[in-house]
Parts: sequence; structure tokens; C-alpha cells
Amino acid sequence: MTPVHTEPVHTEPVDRRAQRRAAKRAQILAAAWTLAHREGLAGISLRDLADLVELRQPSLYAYFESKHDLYDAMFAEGNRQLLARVAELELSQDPRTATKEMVRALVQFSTDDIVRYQLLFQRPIPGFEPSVASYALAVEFFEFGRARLVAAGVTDPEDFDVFTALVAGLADQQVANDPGGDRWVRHSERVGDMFFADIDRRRRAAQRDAQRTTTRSDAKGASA
Amino acid sequence: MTPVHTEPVHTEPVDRRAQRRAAKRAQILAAAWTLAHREGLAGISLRDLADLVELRQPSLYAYFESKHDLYDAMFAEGNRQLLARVAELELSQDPRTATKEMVRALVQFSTDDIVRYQLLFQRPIPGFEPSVASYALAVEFFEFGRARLVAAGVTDPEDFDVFTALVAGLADQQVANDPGGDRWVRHSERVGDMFFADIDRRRRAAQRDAQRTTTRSDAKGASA
DNA sequence: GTCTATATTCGGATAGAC
DNA sequence: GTCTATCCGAATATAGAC
Repeated sequence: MTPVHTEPVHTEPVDRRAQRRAAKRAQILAAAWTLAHREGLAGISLRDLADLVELRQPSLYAYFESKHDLYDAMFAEGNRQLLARVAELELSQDPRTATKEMVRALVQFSTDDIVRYQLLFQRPIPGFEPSVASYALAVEFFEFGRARLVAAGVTDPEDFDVFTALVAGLADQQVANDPGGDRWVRHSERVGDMFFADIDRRRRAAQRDAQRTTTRSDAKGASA
Repeated sequence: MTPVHTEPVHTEPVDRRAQRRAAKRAQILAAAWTLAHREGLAGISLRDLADLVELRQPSLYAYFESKHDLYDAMFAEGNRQLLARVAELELSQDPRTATKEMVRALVQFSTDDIVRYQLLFQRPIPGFEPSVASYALAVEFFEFGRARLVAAGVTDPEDFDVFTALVAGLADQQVANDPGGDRWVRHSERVGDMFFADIDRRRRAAQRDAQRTTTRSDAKGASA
């Protein structure tokens, strides 16, 4: 009963301690997602969360500095999942096909978990702003998307704005009106084709204009 | 000072009473929008609201049965404003042009007041569902939009789903990333053209397929 | 690191006098 | 219809013992 040495009890290797701590943190995070699915993101209460992981509510503060800190961890986790999803995609060699595959993956990812979608792409928690570290993950995905479009020959920022609107619209409608389904997911390729057809159409129009200007004003001079 | 008859004081015509009441209700509603712009939709507190209209907080219950009832009135008002906006549009005779004008008007309407947009098109208040009467206004606008597309020859529900996604995407990106600006508003016509070009392109493809089937199997027989 | 106990704040809603 | 007074609930966060 009465230990002769208290030393051995306290000499649990630091690695083990950190490991146990990380595991508990992960458990709390998982429980937070469960609660968010049940009550909504804003509906998570630290009391309920503590119950789920068999802790008292104040003990959560040993793992997260505040509720916002918890949201921030969820935001980071969601973004890492998104990055992992696109990383495993085995994209086509054809850059346009690859772009459409990415669009579908993103819309599918959105409908797979709508509270995750809300946390990543909407602002459902008043006052919550991700930390710079977490936000960097979001930027990383954004830049990945842009790179796919650049590879497909789309470099104009205006074109990219149009593209983001198309993707956002598919995801938004999917999540809002057919959560978990595929009513808008299945239009991903079509919308991608629509976008590239528009790019081509505008390029032809621009070429035609340039042609007309050249022939009319000066046979082969530089335009003013 | 001391009234001989109390009667005249109480015989204020019912019309006047109702009028005063309606005016106060409108004042409260306007104050609620002001607060929503300042603190967010979910950030409205009945105490602050009462302060703004020089009432005590419980007195608000003489005008609204509950906070949800207040949100419902705001939801209805926003939808009436949207219907009024499109009603005054003087749409073009050409149905495709008219459709694009409507798209621009909706995206512009969204960026004109982002909390109104959130209330009408997102679900920022957990647990709030509009009443049937208010929801009917939203349906009315939806049907107006569908009628414009039918007039433009677009009747396939799948096509309409794609269309709603495009519009939702423009509004969503506009509100989220350039509130009050026009970074996505200005792409309204382009996206409309993109959509109709896609409709045409798919029709040509369908015709070509039908042609090929007919010529190959039976010169002029009905397809199986 | 976990606990008990509590501080603190704030919210919507109700009772009942006038 | 408006008021004062109050209820009731819920939430995050902190203090301090163990």
C-alpha cells in the first residue's frame, strides 16, 4: 500500500505522457464532432462534451485553452482531411480532366460531412476566426486548386473568380438542399465542361476581335 | 385635469390604434435590422432591441410572441423586398436576356445587405424555421425564377438545378469574400451566357446522337 | 491533470400591478 | 400596452484543493 519510493511512479517516460495526452485530446476532438453532428456547431456545450469523454467540464481546459481553441483544432483537422482527400486523388494527366476530378472531389467532400463543410467554408460561429497556423492549411488547399487551373491554362484572376463561384454554388446547393445526397455532385463534370467551354468561347471571341482590328486599321502593325 | 367623461379618451378609433401599433411594430423591426447589422443575426438581444425603441424588454412581447416570431417577421420582410426588387425590373423581351437581368438583380440584392442574404438563404439561426406564411413568399420568388427559365425554354429540372447552383455560387462568393462590392456581381451576364451556351451545346449533342441512331438502325422508323 | 465549487454573465420568458 | 421585478436556464471560465 504505502510505496517505499515515490520516484518510479513519476518517472513515466515523457513520451508516454505526451502520447496519452495526445490520445485524450484526439478523443475529445472526435467527441466534439459527434456533438456537432447532433446539435450543430454552435450547439456544442463543454458540459456535454465533457460527459462524452468522461471528464468534468473544467478538465477540458487542460487540453484546450478555450472553446475557440477547440473550434480552431476542428478547423485545422477538417482542412487536413480535405488536403488528404485531394492528395490521394490520382488525378488525370489531362489538366482539364484533372480539374473536373478535383471539383467533384470537393463537392463530394462537402456533402460527406455538412457540419465540417460549414466550419471550413461558412462562418457559423460568431466571433470565431481561425489561427494563422490553421488558416495556412486552408490557403494551401486554395493554392492547390489554383495550380490545377493554371496547369489547365487558366491564369486570369477573373476566370478563377468565376470558377470558384461555380464550385461554391455546387457545394452550397448540395449541402443546403440535399445533404448527404448527390443531386448537385453529379453535375460536377458538366459544370467543369461548361466552364472550359466558356474559356474557349471567350478566347475565340478575343482572337476574332484582334483579327478584325488588325485587318481594318493596319495590315500587320501593332495595335494601339 | 380631471376628465368629466372618460369615454372620449377611450374611443380612439380602432383604425388609429391599429395604425399606431403597426407603426411601432415597424419601428421595432427596423431596429432589429440595425442590431443585426451591428452584432450579427444571432447577436440580437431583446434587451438591446428594447433600448433602441425606448421600451422595456418585456414590452416587446406585446408585439412579437417570441424571438423566433421576430426572426420570422424579418424573414418575411426580406422576401417581400426581394419580390419588390424583381417586380420593378422591367425585364427584357428576350427571355434569355431577362434571365440574366434577374440573375444580376439577385446577386446585387444579396450584396446590398449581407445579413438579409444570410437570413433568407442560409440557416444562421439554429432552430429557426420560417412559418408557412413567410415561407410561401420564398416559394413565390423561387417560382418566379423558374418561370423565367421556362420562358427561355429551360424546363428540365436537372438544368434548373445547375442554374440555381450557378446563381447561388455567385451570391455566396460575393457575400463571403467581397461584401458590399461587385467582384462577382459583374460576372452575372457571363455566367448566364455560359449556362445558355451549355444548354445549346447539349441540345446539339443530343440531336447529333438522335440523328446517328436513326440513320444507322432504321431509315425513318421509331427508336426502340 | 482532475476534481469540486463557484463566479460571472447573459439570455429569453413570465407574473402581476397599473 | 407598458411597466417593475423576477424567474429560470444555460453557458464559459476560474480558484484552489488534491
